[in-house]
Amino acid sequence: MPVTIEDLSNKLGVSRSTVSKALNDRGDVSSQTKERVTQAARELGYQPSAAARSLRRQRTDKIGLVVNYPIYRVSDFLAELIPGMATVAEEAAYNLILYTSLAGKTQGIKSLCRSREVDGIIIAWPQQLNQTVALSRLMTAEEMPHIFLPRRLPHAGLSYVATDHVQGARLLTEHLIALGHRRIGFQRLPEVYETDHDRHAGYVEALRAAGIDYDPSLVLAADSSEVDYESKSFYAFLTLPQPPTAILFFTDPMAIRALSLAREQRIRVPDDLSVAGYDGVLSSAVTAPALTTVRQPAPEIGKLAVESLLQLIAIGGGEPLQHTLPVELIARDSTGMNPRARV
Amino acid sequence: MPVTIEDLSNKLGVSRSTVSKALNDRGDVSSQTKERVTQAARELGYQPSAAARSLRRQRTDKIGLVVNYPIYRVSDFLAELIPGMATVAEEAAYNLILYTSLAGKTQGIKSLCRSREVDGIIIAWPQQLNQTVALSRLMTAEEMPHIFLPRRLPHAGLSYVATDHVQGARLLTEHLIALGHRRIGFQRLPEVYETDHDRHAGYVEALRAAGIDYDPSLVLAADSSEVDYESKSFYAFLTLPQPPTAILFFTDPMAIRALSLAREQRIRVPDDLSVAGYDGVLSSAVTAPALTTVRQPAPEIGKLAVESLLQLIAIGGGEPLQHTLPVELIARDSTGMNPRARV
DNA sequence: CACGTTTACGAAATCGATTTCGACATTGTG
DNA sequence: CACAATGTCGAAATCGATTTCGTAAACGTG
Repeated sequence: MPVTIEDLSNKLGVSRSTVSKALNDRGDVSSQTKERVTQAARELGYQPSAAARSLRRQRTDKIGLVVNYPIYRVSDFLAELIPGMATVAEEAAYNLILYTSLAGKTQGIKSLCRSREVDGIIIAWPQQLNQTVALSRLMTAEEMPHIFLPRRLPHAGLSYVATDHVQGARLLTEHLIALGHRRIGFQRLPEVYETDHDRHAGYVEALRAAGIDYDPSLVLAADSSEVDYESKSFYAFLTLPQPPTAILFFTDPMAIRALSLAREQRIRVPDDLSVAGYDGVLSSAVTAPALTTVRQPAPEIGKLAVESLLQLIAIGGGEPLQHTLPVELIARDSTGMNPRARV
Repeated sequence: MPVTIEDLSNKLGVSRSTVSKALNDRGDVSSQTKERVTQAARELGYQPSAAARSLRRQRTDKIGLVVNYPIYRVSDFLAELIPGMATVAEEAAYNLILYTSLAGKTQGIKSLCRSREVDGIIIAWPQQLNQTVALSRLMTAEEMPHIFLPRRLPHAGLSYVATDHVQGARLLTEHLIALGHRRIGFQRLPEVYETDHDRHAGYVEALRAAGIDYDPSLVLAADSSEVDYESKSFYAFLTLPQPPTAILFFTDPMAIRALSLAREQRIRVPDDLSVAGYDGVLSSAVTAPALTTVRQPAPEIGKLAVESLLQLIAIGGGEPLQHTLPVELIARDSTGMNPRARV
């Protein structure tokens, strides 16, 4: 059995309250007693019970991270988010609890709030906008500070750390247009996620600015419910009556998969087909050919998300916190001149 | 304020004990009252306070994962461990708490044990064997179930989920020998980690079996305390009086870094130099050239680690649990015939 | 009908801290 | 010296659950 505050107070012949006040530097304690208590605590290796302290203080010093690993191969990006988050949290004496099976489960989030297991929640990759708003309302009602990741939410009152997905997709599309591409495939998601919506808007903007007609047949939805949807998704583009000369995939891992499928099919990238991803995960730099992508700065996003959440926890709600971090086009070798434009 | 058990009992006109017993299916409660309580709990959205429950039950339903992200670029492997762990844990109604700044800090681990924040601990990538043993003793003294990852520990009483690093290194070395290499560089770590020790033993075994003399000048230690130690480490091999024709790196990311350094130096892989990694992380499959490596099955290791830990928690100590999972040589394109042997 | 059993419930203790508030001792002041 | 101000400490309440144990009511049996 670990030593409790009672053991300490017995040994020292002082009351529990005095011990507590001495160790927490609160209330009136003479400097001598404080010294004695501190000394004895060190000797006995006393560590307050987290549960007892949480119960009394009504705070846990833990924050929850709700993620959805398997969805559309975003796991790399999520993985790169975590070390930064944990580091910042631990510097502030908080810990990170992972919740991987709560995504989309309103009831689960509600239980999490009510059980008061955490002092705040970071939600990465959630639902459609109306669901996000509903979720936020729910958490607000439970007085649970929370932050959404990593997209802007066109809705007052939501706190988020985001990047500009409109701009990201626009940068990629412009890059391809500059390389002479006119038929650019765009992979989107079956559900109306905000990220998806934003990127589609950026894609459309870039086309319009270049005077290229928007061809809806070039915009295909992935469907993660299918078996091996990555390859299905890739072939769907290739078997189009007029296939694209370049394809924008939703995430780097999707694009990377496309790279190896292309090799199997003896399609040369970028000579026959240009391929781009999104996120700028570490592995995108080492593929053959190296992947063109847009980088969302995962470590900074993670850091800022935790910092913001801690702020919300400290001031207890108040103004929503909205941060947008810059994205960066990383043009590498998987995109090249449009072969037809060359002729 | 969330609704408490007191609110529930007031509303129903029964005692708190009855409510608790009804909801936990414990003790004597008539089926009618149980029904009424359950019903009311649902309506009010009652969720027991985690802190109060933990305090009373003396368990938290959480397990701690202690990792050391930056060390020798093992972060990819760690990242691939996590989803499996979290999934298994959550299926058993446990959650995962991440501790990234505790590695090597005995005092920190002790505090973690004494605060009773978690019911068990998984330690991934720790210290030297004697430190590991000391750590284990400490945790045992605190009655804290724990598991080490991911190497065998030649010491009775330690629970671990491991792979056979001797065999892994032997497989790689044999593979290179079969390709005609005689001078094989081996990257080892400055500290005497068990993994390092085992792999070195496997390397030596394979050399001996092939009748190749062990040349200590081919065995170089990386030193993560240096700036950009990855490239330092790579060049150290190249600038040897008699440089190796093949190099075994300690992790895939190290080898991947070597791949791009080689490209910068116009050294062709595998024509001029063969390069191999270790771990078999996902990105090792997509590099140019694709990396030869030994795969440690991260998802299975993660799953098994949590399963074992839960077992230790359930039976409360008892026999140590020791599992060894198979490794697999994945020969890809970064290793090839020894250019000198060819001549 | 008397008496032992069973059933259903609640009062109170408990887990281990923190915090409030009152009591006592000490010191300072006129 | 009387009294107010100050400094230290501890008793007790509290946080929100779970669990033990006692009791009263309902039931069955000879």
